[in-house]
Amino acid sequence: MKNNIKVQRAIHDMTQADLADKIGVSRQTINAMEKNKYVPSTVLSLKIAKLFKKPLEEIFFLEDDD
Amino acid sequence: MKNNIKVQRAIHDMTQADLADKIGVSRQTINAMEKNKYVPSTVLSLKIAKLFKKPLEEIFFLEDDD
DNA sequence: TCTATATGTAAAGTTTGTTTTACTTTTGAA
DNA sequence: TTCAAAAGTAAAACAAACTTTACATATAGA
Repeated sequence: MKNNIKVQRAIHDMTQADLADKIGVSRQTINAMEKNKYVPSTVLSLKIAKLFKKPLEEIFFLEDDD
Repeated sequence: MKNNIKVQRAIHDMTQADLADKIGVSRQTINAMEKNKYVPSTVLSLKIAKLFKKPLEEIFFLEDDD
């Protein structure tokens, strides 16, 4: 799975720490997500999609090996 | 978080085991998701939404305590 | 009623998400 | 060039997802 959280942050001019605060996780969690270190929970991705006012599928994308 | 996987299964006339096979998890994982025993990963929920041809937000819903 | 299929549940174990702390590197503005 | 903020990274610890095995219950059709 991939995501474009970094782009969404840029659009909304938010730092990793800003985003982490808004959705209630640590900054490292945001950083790791952006670096594709792991797959977030559905609650987390729903919160991020809601915050950025985008359908979840426009931020998170399945890949062939998923 | 809640979900309506059971309804989607009914629409598509699939058993928990059918769904589990299609998305590559155990039947108990599907059962536990339907019973809200835990929050699935975003890969799982994306696969389910894709299978049922619905936007993820029409199958999985944030709740106030999320 | 008997049987097969579907669902619910539980415990133990493995894997993976997430936090915390802490340090390094990058970037940009003064 | 210097300083502060932002981003990258890593290790240890903990929490939660997910699997496997196994058994119980429900349901519907023969």
